[in-house]
Parts: sequence; structure tokens; C-alpha cells
Amino acid sequence: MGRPPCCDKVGIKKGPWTPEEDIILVSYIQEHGPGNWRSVPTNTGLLRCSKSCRLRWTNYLRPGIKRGNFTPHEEGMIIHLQALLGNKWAAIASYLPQRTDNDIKNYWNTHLKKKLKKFHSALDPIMAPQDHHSKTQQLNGKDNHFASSSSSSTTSLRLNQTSSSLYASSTENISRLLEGWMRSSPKTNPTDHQILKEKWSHEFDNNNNDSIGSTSAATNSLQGKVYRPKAEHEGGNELISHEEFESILSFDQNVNNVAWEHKSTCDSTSKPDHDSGNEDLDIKVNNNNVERKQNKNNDNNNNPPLSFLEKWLLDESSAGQVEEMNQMLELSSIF
DNA sequence: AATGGCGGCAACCGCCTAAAC
DNA sequence: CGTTTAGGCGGTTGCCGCCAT
Repeated sequence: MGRPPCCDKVGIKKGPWTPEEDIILVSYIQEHGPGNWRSVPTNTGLLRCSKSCRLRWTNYLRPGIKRGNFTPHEEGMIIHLQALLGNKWAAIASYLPQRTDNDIKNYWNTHLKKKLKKFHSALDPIMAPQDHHSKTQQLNGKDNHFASSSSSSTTSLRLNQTSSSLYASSTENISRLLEGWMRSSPKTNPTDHQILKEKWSHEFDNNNNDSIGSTSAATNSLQGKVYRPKAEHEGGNELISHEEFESILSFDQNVNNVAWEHKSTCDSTSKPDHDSGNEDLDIKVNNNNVERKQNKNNDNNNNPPLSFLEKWLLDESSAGQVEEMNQMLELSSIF
């Protein structure tokens, strides 16, 4: 005998969540706290699987989530961490407070992969084929699907990152959600929802930097934790110190010379842990990641440094493409 | 104005590991 | 200690809106 089943699969609703469902879920978690997802569908009457409830809460409803408009700094972080950790989105999310792993994954798949592809294809006339291949492997880990990905489109490169990013917090999202729902649901008692809304706003304001206990890695970041792969218990792992991590992220200095004035417009709450003096900041990577890192070091003679790539990527989001291509080709000739 | 193609993203699926029994 | 499930995670799908024709 093991645990009882999480939920019977019969009669489970799928598809997009409605505002009504969101409010039910939010109300329940506000009262009972996140966790024990198994009991959520039963206790709330939601016709959703417990997994679906957890996902909805973790990725969209929990406090402190920023959505959309990735800043150049966040882009750079993602690129670096993806190169270091591979497609460990939860781990990457732990270094990007207020971003969820799903959001980062989507952003990588829809934006950054295409940018990198464009970068590599632009380098093709310059780089030898084997270099191109190895670089692609290096930069993308196992996620090397450029050859099969859909054709790049100019629209994919229209990233409006120059605007100051006033991200809607989930507090605001839920407030809007509640407002929209109250307008569209005449049957409901507005007073109750106003109370709920105010209650949530207050609660979220208090908890914005101190999540009430989601189990996701992204939430761990809000609690000042960072990703520690399970392999750390198995020995043979490499510890990356705070200083080393800082050095990994040293592209900031390069970027400062390019278009880094955007940084000043970023939401200050999006500062990564390493900027907030978190003494607990360290990464332990498993053997595969160590190997990747070592290979990267070995390839340094042949490949442009990652900061160059990011410089190019960040340039691209703020300047004309033709100019960038010329610049890139010029820079590439260095290598 | 109609429509077909494409991109973005929310959500589902399936696998893995830890935990409960 | 074996069995079973919850929770976590990454990969993938499918819907929806935008844009070009």
C-alpha cells in the first residue's frame, strides 16, 4: 500500500483557467497556504488536477511574479546560466527572482534561441564549420535544435527592451483579475470580492519579498535560496564560489559599454541574489556541467567569449540590424 | 475584408525522485 | 523494504492573436 491517488482522472477539466477558478484557488491558498495540492481540488471544488492547481499557482498566481519584458540584464543572465547549467530552467529561475521556470523556458525557446541562431548563421561565413558546431554545442548544451527550428522572422527580433519595465506584480494581476471578474460576473457579491481583493493586496504587499512557501525553485529564489543540484550529495562536484559566479557574470561590465543604460530603468526588485549580498550564493554543478564548463574553457581559444555574444545580443535589441551585422562581422574578425 | 501563416505563451504530458504507507 | 503517489521538472502541444498577402 502506498499513498492514496492524487485525484481521479475522470471529470478533470483541462484548458485555460478562468478568473473564477483563479479566485477560488487564490482564496483557498490564502487561507491554507500553498502545499498539500492533493487536497486542493477536493476542498475547493475545482475540477482540476492537483498538478494543474500547483502549476497555476506557481507560474501565475503566487506573489511576486514579474511577467513579460525581460530586461537585457535578465537576458544576459539566462544566456550565461543556460550555457553553464544547460536546460535546467528551475535552476536558472532561482537566479532570476520573480521569474518562473516556465517563463524563462518560453523566453528561451521563443526569443533567445532565435537570436543565437541568427548570431551563428551570421558567423557562418567567418567561422569554420567545426567551430560553428562546437560553439553551438557549447552555448546551448544539449539543446541544439537550431537546424530544425523554424525560420527566423524579423518579428522575433523586435524586442522592445528599451522601455522602462514596470512589470505587473501578481498583486496587480490579481487585482485586475478581481476587477475584471467583478465587472463580468454580476451574480457575485462585489463586497466580498472587494474584501478579498484588499485582503490579497495587503497580504501580497507584505509578502512580496517573502513568499508564503511555494515549493518551486523560483520561489526558493524569493526566499534567498539558490539552486543546488541533488548531485551535490554524490561527491565529485564542483563548487562555484560567489566570486566565481560573479566572474561568470562579468559580462555586465562589457555590456555597460554598450547599452547598459537600460539597466537603470529596470525594476530594482529584479536584482539577482548575487547583487543583494546573499552570502549563501554558490552553485554546485554535477559532473556533466563541470565537463561542459571545462570544455568551454578548452574551446576558448577557438570561440568568441560569451560576453561577446551577449554584447551582440544586447546590441541587437537596441540598434539597427544592418549596423549590428557590420559590427559583429568586424568584431568576429578579431577571432 | 478575408484568410493563411507564424509567433508567443499557457497548459498539458510524461519522466524522475523523494516521501508516505 | 517494496509499492505507490505527490511533487518537481523539462519537453511539447495547441490555442489565440497578430501580421502579411
